[in-house]
Amino acid sequence: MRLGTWNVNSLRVRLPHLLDWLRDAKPDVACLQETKTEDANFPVSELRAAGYESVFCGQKSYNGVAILSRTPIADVAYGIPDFADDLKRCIHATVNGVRIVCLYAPNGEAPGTEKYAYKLRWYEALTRWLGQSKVADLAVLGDLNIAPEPRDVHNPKRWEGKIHFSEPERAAFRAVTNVGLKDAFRLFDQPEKQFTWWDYRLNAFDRGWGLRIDHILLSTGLAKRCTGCTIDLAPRRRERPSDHTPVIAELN
DNA sequence: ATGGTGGAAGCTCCA
Repeated sequence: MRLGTWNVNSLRVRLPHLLDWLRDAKPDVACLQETKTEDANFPVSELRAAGYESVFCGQKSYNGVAILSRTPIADVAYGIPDFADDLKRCIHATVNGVRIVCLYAPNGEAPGTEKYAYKLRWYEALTRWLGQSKVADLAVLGDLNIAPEPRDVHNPKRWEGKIHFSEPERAAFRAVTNVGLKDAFRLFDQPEKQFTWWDYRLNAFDRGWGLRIDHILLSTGLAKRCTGCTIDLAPRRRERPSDHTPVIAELN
């Protein structure tokens, strides 16, 4: 079972890239973020023609998440329980016995801002929820907007204390994994300088100025079934790409 | 030079 996650930064613009990626990478389940699409406009039929069922939760202009699957999707739910939030950042559902949680974490703007406080509150609620979960086979995928360690940042000295790499955010990430979730990417030896997001500005992608902020977290049982986790750079190399590129984990 | 680019909406906000 192959699980993928990708912040597409507008599903309308990126639909051709998404269809090509589904054909080439062949994920069984794909979690999407920043669809920026109201539910009435979600491209259900195009994705069905490509072999995928969709569940989604979107809004105009901002945010929006979706789960695509080649096999039936059951027990769809929306949002973090007991965390009131109008923003569409969380959808969860069961596929082949695996509970899939698709997340678009708040960006946080900058430490000290109201959006940063909201990001930390959102993470507290997420950790509380996942910590109470009794689901054995749990996979949390998405744009978590945190680079957990210095090796996940192209220039950790420059980024220290900045948004995505401040210590409170790194602590929030550790709190999530401490409920019993493994960072799938770090289950394996990886090359250095592996990132999932590069700013559109200053030619950051070609310069390698990236961060690893998109993640796949697996419960203990699923981590034992995981045989690989890779970052797929092909979509980021295309014309008019998303600023993020997909991450894929393979489960046996 | 505290810069720059992109998406969506619509003459600005968000990332």
